[in-house]
Amino acid sequence: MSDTREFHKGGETKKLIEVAAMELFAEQGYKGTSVRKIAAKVGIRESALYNHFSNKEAIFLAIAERVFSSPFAQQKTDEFIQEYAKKGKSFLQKFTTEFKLMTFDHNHEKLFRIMLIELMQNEELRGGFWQQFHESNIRFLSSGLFIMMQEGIIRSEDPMTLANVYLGQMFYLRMQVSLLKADKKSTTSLSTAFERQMELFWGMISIK
Amino acid sequence: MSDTREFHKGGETKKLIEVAAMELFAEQGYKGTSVRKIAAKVGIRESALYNHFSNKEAIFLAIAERVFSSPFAQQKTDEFIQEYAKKGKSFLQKFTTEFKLMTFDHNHEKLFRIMLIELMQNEELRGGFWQQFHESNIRFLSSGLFIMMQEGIIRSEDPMTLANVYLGQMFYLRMQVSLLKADKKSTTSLSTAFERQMELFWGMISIK
DNA sequence: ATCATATATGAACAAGTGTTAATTTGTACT
DNA sequence: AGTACAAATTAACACTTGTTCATATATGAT
Repeated sequence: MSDTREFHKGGETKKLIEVAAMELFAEQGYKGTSVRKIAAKVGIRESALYNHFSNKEAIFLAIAERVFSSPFAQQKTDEFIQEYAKKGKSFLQKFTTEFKLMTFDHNHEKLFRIMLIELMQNEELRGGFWQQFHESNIRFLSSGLFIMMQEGIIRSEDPMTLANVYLGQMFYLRMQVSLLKADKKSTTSLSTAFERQMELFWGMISIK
Repeated sequence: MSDTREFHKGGETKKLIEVAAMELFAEQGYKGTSVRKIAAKVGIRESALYNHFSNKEAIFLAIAERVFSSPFAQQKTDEFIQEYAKKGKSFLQKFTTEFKLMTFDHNHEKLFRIMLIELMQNEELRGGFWQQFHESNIRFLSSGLFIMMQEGIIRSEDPMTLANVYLGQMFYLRMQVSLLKADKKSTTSLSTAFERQMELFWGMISIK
């Protein structure tokens, strides 16, 4: 028979599987993505998948790991925060720029969608989101803001509440971008919103 | 055989189906919920479902409608906004209280979860969210804030940005509540956060 | 050239999917 | 009591699901 099967060595196929699976999970969720769909996207039969992953969940977990190993989980050292926070506005700017960069990154976009879809259905993912996104960012922001208060750069308020407020804004913006992209609509109107909200927030907390 | 089948007249069974389906959709999503699971929860066979709904999607749509016919889609009249906005803080308080009430309402909680799960997978739901949650609330908030600026009650900023900022905060709080509830954790720490963020926001925009 | 190994295929499986058809059973009206 | 009708059952369907097993084929080291 015309069996023109191609062979890939190393972890090449494994990578291709992850890429294909990520795309499908981001569009149809875990349950909506079958191993056959993944295999078809890679260009192999479903049975060949099992040479690289022990089962469907293992594929998902390999991708889920990346969700939080991305920029927004980066742990900043205390020294870094100390140094940067004293500069005041630059601190907020840096955070916002990084957040915006992530938001418009194609790869990260897919990971965000997977997270949103599975957040309510997958306890592990929920735990990861809480610790590695929420708490990590709140810690970063609140300690930075606390230092600014000590330095007399910004108004004295509860740093925790302030951090929550700002992270909430940013998250909602990020979600809006994903919603628009899902409908293949333009996101240009939102691209300046990050800066606008940052300026507004800064104008309200800073002491002139 | 012992066929102790029970009969329900009127739309009774139909209601039971919707209740059962809502619960399951909120836990496992659309694809994770089979018609057999729904039927089992109601206490009937799956074929009996088709006496009340033409197919699975029809059940989902019946529930999806409710997602946006809930409090947060309530259209407020311009007169109402005019009157309330002039009172300043009460306006924000009313919005926040309503939002918080919704957040802690059991029924609405399920609808919110369904929305979050399907938002990225269902275009119709996405459209509904955008128009009936996002745009509707932004319109309400921004026109209220605009009036306050005219009245000299609050600082002069872009009302649209301000509205986005506040809605974003509230949405993120609402999501946090759902995440905690999904893990059956306590939400008491968040119950005061609504007021705290409201006070903070007001303190920053108001002219003392 | 041989051979071990990694990687692919094809076929099959048991279980679950949404949906339909034929039939039985309860309820209300005459 | 008889009848019409709504609402339930049982059984079956075609299809998809995740996974496994035996088998075939390409690659690299010897």
